[in-house]
Amino acid sequence: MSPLFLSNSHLENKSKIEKKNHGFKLKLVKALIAGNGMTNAAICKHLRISAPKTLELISSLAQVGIIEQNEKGNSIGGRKPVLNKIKPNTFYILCAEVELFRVKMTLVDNTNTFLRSVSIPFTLTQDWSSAIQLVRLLTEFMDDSDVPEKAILAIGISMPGLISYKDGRNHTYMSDEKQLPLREYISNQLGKPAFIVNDVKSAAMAELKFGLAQGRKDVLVILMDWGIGLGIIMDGRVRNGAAGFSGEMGHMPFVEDGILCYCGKKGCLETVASGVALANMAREGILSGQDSLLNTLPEQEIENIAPQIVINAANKGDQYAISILASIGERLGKGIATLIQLFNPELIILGGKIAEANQYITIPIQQAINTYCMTPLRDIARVELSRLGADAGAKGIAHIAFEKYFDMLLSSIEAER
Amino acid sequence: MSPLFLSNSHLENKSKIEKKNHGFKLKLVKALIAGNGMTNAAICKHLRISAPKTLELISSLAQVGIIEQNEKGNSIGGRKPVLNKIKPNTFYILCAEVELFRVKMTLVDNTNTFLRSVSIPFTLTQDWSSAIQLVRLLTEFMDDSDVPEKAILAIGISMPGLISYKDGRNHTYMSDEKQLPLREYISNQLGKPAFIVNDVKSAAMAELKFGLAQGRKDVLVILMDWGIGLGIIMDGRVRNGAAGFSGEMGHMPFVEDGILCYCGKKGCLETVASGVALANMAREGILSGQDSLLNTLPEQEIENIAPQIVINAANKGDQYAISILASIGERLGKGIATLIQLFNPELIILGGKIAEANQYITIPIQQAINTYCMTPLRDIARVELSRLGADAGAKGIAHIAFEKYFDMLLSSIEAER
DNA sequence: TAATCTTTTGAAAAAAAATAAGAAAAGTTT
DNA sequence: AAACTTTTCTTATTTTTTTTCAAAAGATTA
Repeated sequence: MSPLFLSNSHLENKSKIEKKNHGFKLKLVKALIAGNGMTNAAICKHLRISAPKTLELISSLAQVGIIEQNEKGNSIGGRKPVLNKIKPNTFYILCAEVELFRVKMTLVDNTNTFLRSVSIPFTLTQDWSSAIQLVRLLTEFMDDSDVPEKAILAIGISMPGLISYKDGRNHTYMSDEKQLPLREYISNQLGKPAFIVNDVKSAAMAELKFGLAQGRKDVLVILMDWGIGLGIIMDGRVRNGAAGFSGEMGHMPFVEDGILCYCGKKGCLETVASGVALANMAREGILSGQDSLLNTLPEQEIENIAPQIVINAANKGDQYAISILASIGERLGKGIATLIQLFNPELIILGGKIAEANQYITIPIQQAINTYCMTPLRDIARVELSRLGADAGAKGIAHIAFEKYFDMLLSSIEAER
Repeated sequence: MSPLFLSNSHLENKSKIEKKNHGFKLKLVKALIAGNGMTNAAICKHLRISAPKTLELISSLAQVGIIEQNEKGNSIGGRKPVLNKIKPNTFYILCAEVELFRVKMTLVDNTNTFLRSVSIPFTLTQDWSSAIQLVRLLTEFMDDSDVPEKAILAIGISMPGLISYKDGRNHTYMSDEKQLPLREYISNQLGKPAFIVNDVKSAAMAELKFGLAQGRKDVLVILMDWGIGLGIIMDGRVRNGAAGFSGEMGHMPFVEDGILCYCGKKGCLETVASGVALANMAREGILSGQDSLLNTLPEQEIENIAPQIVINAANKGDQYAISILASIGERLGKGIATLIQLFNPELIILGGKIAEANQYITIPIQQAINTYCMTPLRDIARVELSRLGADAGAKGIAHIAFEKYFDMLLSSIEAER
């Protein structure tokens, strides 16, 4: 029952004031979810509304039963203010993190608590087949969740690829011009609004909201796994570019006449600085008989060598592993130097599996930055390793989905008048 | 008299409502200057204010005598709305475009009309001496202008260099740590608020406001003269980065072990793709006896060869000139390809003197973009030559200065309450 | 421990602003 | 010329914001 009150449908022939009030309530709920609790005064400031009006809105939300006022906020030396929070388990987002070889689905509530989380093997294909598969998995997951279906407001999906901001088409994976846009397809099939975000952009949002980028304005988030991705935060927001394709750092031209990249171009940064490049270098080194711990690997593993293995070897002191990590780091650092020159960030956050190589990768990166950046720009830009754990993905997605869900409702109110 | 009413000083012990009203008036004047006239309805929408309130504000501004209502706006089939405009010659900005070897000073009024404009030889130095010189020129220019001094609201200055957004220090030119920040110094000396902007960012603002970027959200503005500069427009605004140093494209690492750049690093893009690089290539070509029209130049001009000369030769069909323009274009295009991958712009505007080489430079650029960009990104990004004339600089500066001036007043009201 | 500040809450009266509704104005279209 | 649009401009009504105060709840100080 309670989530229903969010819907705009009952506003059809209501007065402008009722619509405005409904808008305020939506904004308030949105802010309470995003801020995880706000004092009266904070709400006044945020909605640019007077105290009596704020109290009216809060009491009306309290009547619907979705607000609790158990806690007190911090004071600067006086009576402690009441903290208004949305009750736990009131609203949910179904989050799906789609990776190349698995899907992680999580049900997150409005207090960022995880209700249920599963990780399922899955193959992300370029054609439409994996879209159908994904819908099947999502439907099953939703059906198995013993949560009132109405309380699941929306579905948030993160995945790699060039995802069109406008219509939620992925131009790289699950791509089929003849089909409906992916977002619309998923939304139709599951009967809920769906939002699809690029995986790095959602990681950037997680950093901005829960991680090192909190309160910062100009931050770059770099994810290094098999490929390299970049999430751009400028002036305090994740920036998408004209179509939503911003941050394709992995495929910026880097090596003159380099190796052919899977994207069809030659010499992309990703061909020489990524998990794939690291694995290739390790494999070549082993085959050419380098003196290294890696040589003790069984033949099977040499074929399918993963970045993690090289990192482990480096941590055991293996010189060859350290040296190839260093050269990957130096190239990546040169790429990052380019970014610093262009974006003038105050902070660069490194995440992803390769980042776990820690100083074996950060020191060469920092060295390259020092070499290739102008001093005033370099002095401002700090490089740090992400401190977010495994649950950051779902949290980031949930945050984006809540935000987009309320923005959607709000803009439909705007459009009505 | 009239500009005085803008000042916040008389608000000291006024009620909240009077402050709010004053804020509305400031916002209204700002919008009227920026929009060069607005209808009643447009003001309502822009200030999120009701019609009666809007009329009240307008009539109060009309009483001060700074508003005129002579024109009518466009209608979509009914009574034409009244256009509210700030009267011409009510407010002025003193604009200075500081270049390496001259200063252009212009007095611009609130309707973007130029009152007076002079161009004076000048040498922009890295040390403080040219700051003193600039203040002298500005003072003279202001004294010679027969405009009520009070009506000159602020001084807007564009110049090359790394200009700190926070305190208006230029870290490249007129740079002296022991002095006050440049902005403060000029402001103190001339007794007016001063705003200092990087030249490319002001060009980007001009494109956004008066040029090809109008109504666009994600645009890159590239200025090619002796050096290369980049102005970044993302989500509809010029973005400055953390310190104001964004867009240092000319010094992104480009050539492995390249020539030493004046910035101290090796192989910057600017060393192989800029007016300086063009001139160097032309000079070397001549000295190595290339078959070219350029060989007919007098020895004196060969030493100080300017990009324009190469462009002229190309326009006469000179193959060598065309070929070096092409190689400059190809490198620049590769750099632009990197930008496209990162920013996902819908439009790239080329300006500056080298852009006058027209298709001799644009075709190689486009070719490089096609070679080095992923298809979905390339398909979105159009490349066009700037169509703004010589007066765009001052207009861009004036626009920024008006905006910053009113923002300054508005934020001081905010701070008071 | 008591007294004194601070800050927040909550309520109520006064002031201001927004909404709504309608008449008049000034065009366009038919 | 009539019908229709769209905007302006009033005015009455409703809503919201200010403003003021007293009370509450905690922090600080004596």
